[in-house]
Amino acid sequence: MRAPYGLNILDNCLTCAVREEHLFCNLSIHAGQRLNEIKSTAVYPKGAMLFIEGQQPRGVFVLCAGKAKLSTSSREGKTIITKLSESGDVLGLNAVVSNRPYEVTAEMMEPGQANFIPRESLLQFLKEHGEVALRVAEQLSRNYYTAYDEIRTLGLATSPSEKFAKLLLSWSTKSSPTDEAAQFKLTLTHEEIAEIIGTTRETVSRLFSEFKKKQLLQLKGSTLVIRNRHALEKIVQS
Amino acid sequence: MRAPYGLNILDNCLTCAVREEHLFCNLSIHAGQRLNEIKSTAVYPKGAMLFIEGQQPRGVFVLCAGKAKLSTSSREGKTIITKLSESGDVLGLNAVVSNRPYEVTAEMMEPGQANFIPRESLLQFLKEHGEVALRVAEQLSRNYYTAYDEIRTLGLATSPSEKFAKLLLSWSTKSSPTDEAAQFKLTLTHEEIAEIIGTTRETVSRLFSEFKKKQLLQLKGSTLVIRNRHALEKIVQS
DNA sequence: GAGGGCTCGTGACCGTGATCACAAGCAAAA
DNA sequence: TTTTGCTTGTGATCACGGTCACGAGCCCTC
Repeated sequence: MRAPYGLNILDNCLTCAVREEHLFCNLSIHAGQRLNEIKSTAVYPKGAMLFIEGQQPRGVFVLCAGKAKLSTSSREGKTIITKLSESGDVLGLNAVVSNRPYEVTAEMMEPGQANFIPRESLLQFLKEHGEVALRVAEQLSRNYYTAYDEIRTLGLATSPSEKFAKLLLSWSTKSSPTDEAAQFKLTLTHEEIAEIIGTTRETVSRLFSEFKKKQLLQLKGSTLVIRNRHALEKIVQS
Repeated sequence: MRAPYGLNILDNCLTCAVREEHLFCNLSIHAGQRLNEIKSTAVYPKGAMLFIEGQQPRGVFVLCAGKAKLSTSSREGKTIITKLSESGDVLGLNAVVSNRPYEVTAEMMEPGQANFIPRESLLQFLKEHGEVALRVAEQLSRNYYTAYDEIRTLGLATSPSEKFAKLLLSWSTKSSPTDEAAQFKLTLTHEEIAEIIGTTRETVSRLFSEFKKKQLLQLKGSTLVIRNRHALEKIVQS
């Protein structure tokens, strides 16, 4: 089965092939079937907006393939990226549960696929399946912790270098949790990194230069190699 | 009935005398009774810590009387206040639901009273009463929105004056939603205000001077009068 | 009334990171 | 090939806000 944008359609990406700790995994058979009935699947090109900040919540999106970035902007055009979402993540849950406008914009960073569950159907489903409602509460709680971490980073970290080091470390632990010298593909532009740590593109460029010179990291094409994790951790220290 | 700290003990502050939209209001009779069985009430002096950032979650606190401030600190001692809680608020819910350490410190800003519900009892209660679990999800979602707003403030607002204006407006709309010239008691020190908007005490002092000079606000004793709400809104513009 | 412990106001200084500007690198399109 | 557009590197400038310092005001206790 071939979809647009050169992407294979995944047959049923609610079956949790990737990880098992996700929201709609390991449900009772009945609940799982019901969920399958109310979901619909679609494929998105790079740059597609799943939803936009301020829109009324239509429903949630369960990301099956591809990455998405969640961002929010001020009127003057300044943008911050609050989260990079990956396969398995549930997007728009907060807006749907509380019936408030989407608080972020979700944009596909590469071609991908997502299941859509309309708001009304989901709420009805949650009422029928109280055990899933508690799981939703747990998920919302996790979202909250992520947001809280963001607050700590933005509010407590003083210098851009501190935030940059923190970001690098979070990437390195994700790619290789144990390894001292982690390496991973760098898919973001300096501009995007700047929007994550709340600074300007130029500062990010300078940070790369500085960290290279200090032997903290190395760039091989688009692969970033952490050369001195310990020193990065010392920069963070919060 | 007289309690320590010159405070009258409220007989049952779960009965939602103040507002009705709170978490544990308008429950079924059965659920309400059950909740009464598992809660316990205590009185706290000014400065008392309900819980401290990093502690394992013992349970939630439902604030009945008095105000509390929620804050988080970095190792180097920098502190940010993330929320001012009032009567009716439920504190520690995220930590309890997700079984992670308390993410904030909750300190009483004035003498007060709170109901405590132990973690295990609450979770058991939520399992037995699925309809309340959904309400909890809604509450967590609200918490998330509050956190998100904080992120927007910290990440998007550029200058301290912008954040200060935003804070003043949030206070004025709370005290008198419609009025053009709102006024309210200012109970915080400059230091605390600085911790809310993420700047220094000196800057807050200077902001007060500046805003007074620009006729944006006025101080009558500890009462703050908004003199030009429109101008404040123009400063914010995000 | 004197003392101590807070808040608060304000001046002087200075470092950092935002801003502007421009050139170079690189990839896809024409 | 040239063109176009996006990304990256780096220098020069400069305003803003953090830091330090000090004194004044205020409240409570002794």
